[in-house]
Amino acid sequence: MAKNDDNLLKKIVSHSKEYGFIFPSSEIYDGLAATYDYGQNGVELKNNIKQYWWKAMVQMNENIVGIDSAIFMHPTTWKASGHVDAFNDPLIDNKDSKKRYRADVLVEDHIAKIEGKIAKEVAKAAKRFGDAFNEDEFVSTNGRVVGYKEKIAAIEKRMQAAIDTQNYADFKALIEDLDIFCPVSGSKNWTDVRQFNLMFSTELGSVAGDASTIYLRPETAQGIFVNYLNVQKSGRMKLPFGIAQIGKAFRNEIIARQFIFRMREFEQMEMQFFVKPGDELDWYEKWKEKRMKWHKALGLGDNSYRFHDHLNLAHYANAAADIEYDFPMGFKELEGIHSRTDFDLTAHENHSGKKLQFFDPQENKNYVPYVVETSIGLDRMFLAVLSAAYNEETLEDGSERVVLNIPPALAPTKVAVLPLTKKDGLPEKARELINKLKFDFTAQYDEKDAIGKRYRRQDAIGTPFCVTIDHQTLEDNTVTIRNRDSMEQVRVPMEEVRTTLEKGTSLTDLLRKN
RNA sequence: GCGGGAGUAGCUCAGCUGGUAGAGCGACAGCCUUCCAAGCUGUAGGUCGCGAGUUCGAACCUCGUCUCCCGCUCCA
Repeated sequence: MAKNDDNLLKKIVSHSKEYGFIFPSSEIYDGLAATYDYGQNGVELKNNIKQYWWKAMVQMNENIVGIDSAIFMHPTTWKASGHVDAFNDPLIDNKDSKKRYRADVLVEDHIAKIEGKIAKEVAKAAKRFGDAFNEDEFVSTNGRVVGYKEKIAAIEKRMQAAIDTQNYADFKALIEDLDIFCPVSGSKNWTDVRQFNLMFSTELGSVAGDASTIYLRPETAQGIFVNYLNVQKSGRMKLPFGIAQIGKAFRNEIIARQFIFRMREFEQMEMQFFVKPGDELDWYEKWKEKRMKWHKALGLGDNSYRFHDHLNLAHYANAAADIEYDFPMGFKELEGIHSRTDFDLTAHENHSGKKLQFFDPQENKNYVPYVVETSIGLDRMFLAVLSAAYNEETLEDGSERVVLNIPPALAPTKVAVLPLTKKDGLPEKARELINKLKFDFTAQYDEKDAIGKRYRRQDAIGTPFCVTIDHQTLEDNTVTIRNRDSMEQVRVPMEEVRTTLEKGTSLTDLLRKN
């Protein structure tokens, strides 16, 4: 299998467009940066991936239910979640090193240096005074230390003012006044400070000025958290239980690239699992294992996955890991499993003034549950399936074929029915079969061109089975079924086609492997 | 956002020192053949990414702009 091939991604992009999987969005207007549309085959594959996930999460677990929350949410949601602050980073570039920094981090680092100087003074004094040393007194009276402290206070005040009033010109001036230089280039040649808000905002209410700013959700998780009590009460759920959701999320990424890997509009499949505090790390391990199993059941290659444990944890987490997949660009995050503690629910309690607690009848007390989250990028999963499936094969006779070895349960079209010729009543016979199959299987009819060419066309979109109607069919009602991967054909009675398809494209079998 | 590269038919690409666009594959219709991209005939499809400028004349030169790719950067 071709891996880490620079051209592989390009080939997948071309193939996706040529065969109706993914088109650049608004292409007739030159497209829109990093925005893509799913075509006729892409939407089928995507829906099948969703279905596999949804069934594995919701249908197969009696304590997990699904919801579908709105993309618009009350603005306070994002204050509570921390997105308003954390997604609002003032950034600055050094023109010489081309390195980008968070402007506030540069200033914080500078402050840390001054604090280092204070610590040095304290250490020196401690040595001098010995046991009689009173640190508090020293710090509040020593002229040099007091000077440093005032300096820090002034810097912090000025930075805070710059952030609060969005005065980025002064932010830059502050960095220049402090003689902060780039640790890489050593130069003080800075660009202006710019604000990058990773949330898209829009106006709610049609009267300008009268409207309030609302955001497109940057993650689907919060829709689950704000509904946690609704679901718990109305579904009579008991801990531990989970809520699953599939939906679009939006992030105004500074750089969105690598095809559908990082888009500004993307789709997430998230499940928030609510557990008793203290149990969260056990569940975290369980979900890591369960999710990995879900991936490996697809058979894209066990070596294509790995865990990446986070060392630097986000503010809400006490454990976090990614499942990384070996994309054409290398190992990259596909799914995140996070132990989010009670951060979100507690934050929503504080901001809303509503209790979001669970009454534990065994312990006879109320508490805010802890949360273990699994969050997978649907578009990334799509790309993983597509890049694993894409194969260029050289056949025994030296000819080449491009085949998508998509797991049959996920394949956009399950079966193509092909009359060997378009005469002698074969097309009618083929239509007859397809009309029976189409209730349960996505099926295609094709009579154009030589049979070999039609097989290749189906290979290119990953159709696992081709049923061919030939002259013998008219005599004994048997057909041949051609397998996409082995290219082998077997002749079976027409009635057995359904059984073969059911077996060969079974989502149930996939779920059993979970 | 910075640096580098690139945009010509559905796809892959030609197109010389400027003279109003081609191939292969693919698509469509028909004939012939009939089990792994055979053959023949015909048809459709391009504001040369977009906009200005230079020129008698621009796919080609200049500037701007958009999009894509690679690297940096960022990534809940």
